[in-house]
Amino acid sequence: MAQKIKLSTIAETLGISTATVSLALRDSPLVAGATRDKIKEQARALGYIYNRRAASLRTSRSGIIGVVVHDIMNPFYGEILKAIESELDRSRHTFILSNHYDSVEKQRTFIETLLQLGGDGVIMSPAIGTPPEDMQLAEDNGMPAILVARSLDGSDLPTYRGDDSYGISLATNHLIGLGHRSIAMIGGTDQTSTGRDRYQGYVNALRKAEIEVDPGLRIPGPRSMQGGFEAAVHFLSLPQKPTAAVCWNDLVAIGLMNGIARAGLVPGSDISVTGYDDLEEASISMPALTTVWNGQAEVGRLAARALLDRLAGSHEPDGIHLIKPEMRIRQSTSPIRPRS
Amino acid sequence: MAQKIKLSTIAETLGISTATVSLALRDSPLVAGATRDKIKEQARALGYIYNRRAASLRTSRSGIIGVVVHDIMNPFYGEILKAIESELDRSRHTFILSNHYDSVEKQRTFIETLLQLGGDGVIMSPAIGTPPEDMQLAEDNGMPAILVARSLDGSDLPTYRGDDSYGISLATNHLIGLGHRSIAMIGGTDQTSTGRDRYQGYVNALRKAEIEVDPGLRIPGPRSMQGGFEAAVHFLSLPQKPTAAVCWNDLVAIGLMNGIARAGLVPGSDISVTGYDDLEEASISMPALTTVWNGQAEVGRLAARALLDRLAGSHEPDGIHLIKPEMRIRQSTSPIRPRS
DNA sequence: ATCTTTTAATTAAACATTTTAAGGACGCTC
DNA sequence: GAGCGTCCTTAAAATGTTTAATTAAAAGAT
Repeated sequence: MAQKIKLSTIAETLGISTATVSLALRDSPLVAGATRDKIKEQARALGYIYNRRAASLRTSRSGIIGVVVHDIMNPFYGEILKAIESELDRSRHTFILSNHYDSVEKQRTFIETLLQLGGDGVIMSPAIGTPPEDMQLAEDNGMPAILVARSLDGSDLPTYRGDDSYGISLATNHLIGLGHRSIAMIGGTDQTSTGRDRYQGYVNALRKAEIEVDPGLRIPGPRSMQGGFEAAVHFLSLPQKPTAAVCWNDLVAIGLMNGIARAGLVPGSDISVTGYDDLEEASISMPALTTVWNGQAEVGRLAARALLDRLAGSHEPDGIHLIKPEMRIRQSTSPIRPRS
Repeated sequence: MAQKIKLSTIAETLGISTATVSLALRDSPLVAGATRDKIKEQARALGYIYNRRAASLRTSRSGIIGVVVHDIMNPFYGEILKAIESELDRSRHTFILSNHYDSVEKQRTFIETLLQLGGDGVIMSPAIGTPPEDMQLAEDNGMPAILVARSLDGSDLPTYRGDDSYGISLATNHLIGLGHRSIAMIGGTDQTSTGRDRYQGYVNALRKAEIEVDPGLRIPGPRSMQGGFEAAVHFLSLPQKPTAAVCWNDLVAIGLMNGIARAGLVPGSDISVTGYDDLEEASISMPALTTVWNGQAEVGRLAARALLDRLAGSHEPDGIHLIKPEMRIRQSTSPIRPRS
């Protein structure tokens, strides 16, 4: 490895002070155009590499933004991340990504690491059971935090997410409109704000249509394709013989449809199924999935913008910002057809 | 925000030197047990946050490892990343993740950023068309690089990936064994080493069975579910009326099966389809997908270990390390049944 | 010519840690 | 009580930037 090139190397070889070099490289108006060009040229020639940690030691700005979500492999978060990435890229910030898999411990470790690295800010979808103090840790040390996808009780940090209650009621109403009366709700948990909101949306829609809410029709479970697939058996053996299912998300819905098909029934005609999120997969599943667009990209984009604005000094309003979901009707739902 | 707590704050409040504090916090044998405990206690009480950038400025070790792949939303890379993450977690390294979306430009920017942050090393699946000099940039600046999933012509960096040629020939042979003679190959590109290897494996298997290789049966395309779905139309209208398809990966295979089903045929009996990678999705697709296990988790784990070993001083052998794929037979393939 | 203003470049301190060489205190031995 | 080793602690230098304050030089105004 060649000798380390630093500001002073450039300065010396040019017979000039390091201050000038520093200013020139950052296009400061304090240094003459000709000098600047000469310096930049020399930097390139020497293969100079800017040392951000030295700089950030001085400026206490690292250009690093942390992002933690439940699981980056989940396409739902994937779409949010993609939006955040493209927004941050534009402003020359580097982002550090982590899963917390709903472990409060892992999440705290991440926040600490980020603080140690001098992170400028953090965007997170808090783990189930996150104590508000953990978020305060970030704020207390001058690292602003923004929440996405999930809100956190007891915290008034700026939060961007879809209007889950409204979204699920859209799906439920759609099924009710098709004549379904026995509608199950598959997947998810009641331990997150999202979970409670979604269940509430389902309950509200049923009540409004004067359909009795049967707790036996709620099948909680993993929010994955696998989870939906495994729920199929339970679903098909329910004594209430539901004719439709509102699923937690598209993955669960696709898994459920596959499970239903595996059992010899035809999803979309024998059983109506709705998803949630409108992932790319939804439009090409078999049958194409009726689902609810939940604005992931929008959520990610807004959250990133909010953080950047905050870093730039303007103080965004705290509190929860809801994105309005929209219905996407495809072939996985159809008018009721009683199960024997 | 409270006053910043640093080593010297702890030292002062305890009437002691910063050097002792520094040593104590890192469990140096140079400081007495009692003093050490007292110092650690005080650090906790004050809410001290270790400043890694100051430390790394001195030590030139940041604890940061970069990882770049084509697309983290692709479950294939997702599984590799998961393995890398769990391996790095164990050794208290932070990892910075990025997609390059096969843009050499974006990839180079990432490497530069990583160098600026003082990254200790980088694991990458190089973008199509990566000039070997770009990798050299990392090595030249003392940042070791390891390749995963794809190899790079003209570079002898340590590389970990599956044996693609062998893997695809497994799948092709399986179909040939079921009596298929007209077998298409769907998805992918010839621009990566992986692409060329996979096509070669397919060609080799056909040749060995004395089946003529028909270039018309090769349908390249995006390596996504969408890509497979869209290829279905083209596939079904081929004049050669293929009875089976070897797909680039599971996503393409699932997309293709959905496309076939959409056209009214039954994947798995009318048309046999094989995938590649053995993603979680494969076992619960409809029908369950016959595929090739490609050892993603193993690849990720080995690559991470190799990097850590290298950082610890031991020099791993350069060159390509291949993981042997294995066949996973499920319901998407069956004995030939001629298409009308 | 001289004074003022503008422009350009420099000096030196600051950022928070690690580490090496050196110092001090203490107890032990002869 | 001098000498010596051990154990603990310290002072100071080093890491590579940024930036406020300053100086030097050039240009403009009178």
